[in-house]
Amino acid sequence: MTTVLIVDDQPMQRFGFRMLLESQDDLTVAGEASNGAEAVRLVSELRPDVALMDIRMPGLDGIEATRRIVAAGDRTRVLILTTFDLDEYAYAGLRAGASGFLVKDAQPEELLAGIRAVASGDAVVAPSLTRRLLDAFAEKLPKPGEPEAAAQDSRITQLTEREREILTVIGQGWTNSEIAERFHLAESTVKTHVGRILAKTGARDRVQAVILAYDTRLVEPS
Amino acid sequence: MTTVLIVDDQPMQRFGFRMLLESQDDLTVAGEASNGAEAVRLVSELRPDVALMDIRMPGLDGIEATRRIVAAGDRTRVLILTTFDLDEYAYAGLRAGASGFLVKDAQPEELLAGIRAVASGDAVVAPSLTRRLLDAFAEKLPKPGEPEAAAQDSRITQLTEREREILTVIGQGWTNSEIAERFHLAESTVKTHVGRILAKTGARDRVQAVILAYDTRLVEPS
DNA sequence: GCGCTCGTAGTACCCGGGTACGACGCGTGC
DNA sequence: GCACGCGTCGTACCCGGGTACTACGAGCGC
Repeated sequence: MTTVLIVDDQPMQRFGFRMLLESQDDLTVAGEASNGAEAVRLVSELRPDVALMDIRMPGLDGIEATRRIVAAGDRTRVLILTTFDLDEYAYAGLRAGASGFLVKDAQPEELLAGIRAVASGDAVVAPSLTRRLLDAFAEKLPKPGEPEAAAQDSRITQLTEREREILTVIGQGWTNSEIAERFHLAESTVKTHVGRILAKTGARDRVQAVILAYDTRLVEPS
Repeated sequence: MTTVLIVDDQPMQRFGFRMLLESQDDLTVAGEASNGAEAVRLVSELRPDVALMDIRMPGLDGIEATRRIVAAGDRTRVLILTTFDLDEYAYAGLRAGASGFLVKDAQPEELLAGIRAVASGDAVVAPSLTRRLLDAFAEKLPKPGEPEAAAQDSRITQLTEREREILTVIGQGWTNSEIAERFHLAESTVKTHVGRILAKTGARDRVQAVILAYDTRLVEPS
């Protein structure tokens, strides 16, 4: 049996949740809280499996309550609910350590599925927010970027401008064919450049060239 | 009407998907591909709304195919499917730019819902994977407080001790044979480790693994 | 005991990377 | 004029790296 604490400042909203949850055999409502402070207190007292947390509440809001609950190290998982899918709330909620983030206009089945998922240790995010998460991830991908300054290490300065440019993208993980394509060059030309870079810098292969690029700050860790 | 390209090397699997999709009024199968290369070709030719992409395929695998499809800038969204909910694949897939990631043993309704969500621009992730996604995402966010010690990036923490050890020396430019020699291992063993590291982290090759090692501060620029 | 992870090891195969050449056009400086 | 650096391109070749498999013992949890 999964126990749930309902946290919402609107009584009618709490009532709706309670009805929905109690209609399920495997879910039960451990209690209700109408603000963040009460939620924190009830979590430590009732130790529910899941806290269904509204964000907008008078006094201590849902984000801060989540932070405190998570910080307390309780086993209670927090599933945040909001009326709008504003991503700033999502970010804040995730930072606060929430296990999930759903919008209130979700289908009841989605909500129930979310509660069960969170209770079992999984996490859930509303589809409209998942997109943003993935985008944020994608930004971490090695992207074709423009060469930048820095590096007066002699191993670097002896390189020609073109060679430094190519070493920079090697340091960003580009393959020869990618370099060729994006620079509008033949792959053989790229190989020629790479070969000269290795010869001049003393790097054995492109892996060591990458290390050199980092060590000389030609590229910076992200 | 949402058009879907089915990509899977197993004919029976494709058949099953086709039956499921064709039973829906709003979905239609644009075509089928049995490997990654064919998938890339068919996407640019048929321009489906969604590509239902298996990961394990001979030749060009689903991850690389996804990477190319996304890189090509087609409007086609990629929904990755796998038999196991191995998160290493999830990472690689997400980093490749996929719009979703589901496990094959999901309920048909989940799969259909996933396809529709992806087609409409949202993203979906299997619940068992969402947890890790959130953890990883939370780590990327600017945290108030501690100066943030070294590598607790989830791409790193999911590695075993041995794998981190090997990634470290890869980040120092060692070749497989050097690693084998100095660690008293067979080169095949080293290759096995390297392969797992790449799969788990989503790095394409050892060059990107080196970059990852630097970015996560597993190794520091000298 | 059984399933699972982890570390180990092997074979076979393919491909990208690196090397070793040669070649050509374009500037710049002597 | 001519050498030289530089950027471009090509062919041919070899090898290290990566993939796709399979396999097995140790240790651990149920």
